[in-house]
Amino acid sequence: MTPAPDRLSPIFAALADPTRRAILAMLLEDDMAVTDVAEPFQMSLAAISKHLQVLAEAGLISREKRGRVIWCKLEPDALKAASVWMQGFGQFEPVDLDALERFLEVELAEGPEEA
Amino acid sequence: MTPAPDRLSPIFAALADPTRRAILAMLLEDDMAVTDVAEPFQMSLAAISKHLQVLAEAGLISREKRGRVIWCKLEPDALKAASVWMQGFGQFEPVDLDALERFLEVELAEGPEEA
DNA sequence: GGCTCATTCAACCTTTCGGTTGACGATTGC
DNA sequence: GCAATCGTCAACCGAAAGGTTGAATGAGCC
Repeated sequence: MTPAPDRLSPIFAALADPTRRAILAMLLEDDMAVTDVAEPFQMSLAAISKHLQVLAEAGLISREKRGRVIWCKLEPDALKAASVWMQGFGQFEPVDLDALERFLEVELAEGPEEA
Repeated sequence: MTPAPDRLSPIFAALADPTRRAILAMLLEDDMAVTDVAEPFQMSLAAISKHLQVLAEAGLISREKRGRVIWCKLEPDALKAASVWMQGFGQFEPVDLDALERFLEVELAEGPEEA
């Protein structure tokens, strides 16, 4: 039996890297060109390009070429699948926005300027 | 700048493996001994032991030795942290329990008896 | 004490991951 | 046309993941 392609694993794997989570947080603000995504990080453009590839294959972002610039855009629906899966474990309060803010702050503080 | 230990990455990394997600789903039903956790899978006991190690280091489960048996227990609070992080991307409807059930079914169907 | 069962440890292997560098194809601007 | 810019590709590297097997540890049973 063709065992139902595993869409969840690539999503979680993509989220497992702090650089990629930082990229997602940046894209939350606005669509960005690849070069601009790479700018805050200390690694090479090629490395960022690979990270974007991973995110795109997980369905977390999409990339659209306009002229010679490729624009990256957040695709939140993929995260929805993972989020729904996780809701099964423990009956959390639906959404705790204060906690979210704290986590995002920590992520953004440690993300771009620190490996 | 002490770069704030990254608690999120190990959690997502742990969730990125379908075997480990299947284990979590099993533990959702009840606490289990290591041997019993391993039973439905086709891999060696040592491999399962390593998976449990990964889950424990991510904080997703705890292990308690009683007699010569080690009991594994789900620790949903770790998932809460990750869940909260994810809520920031896209304003999903709080919780879609029907969708959750569908996902869990797919996971359980493809998980234990298929690599 | 000695056997058995539950679990981990240790060593090993292969594949994937995350990064580098340098060359390359497109696209734009002068 | 030519040069600079945007982004990816290809080859390479070291480290980590995910699995195996076999030996070791520890608790319980008789």
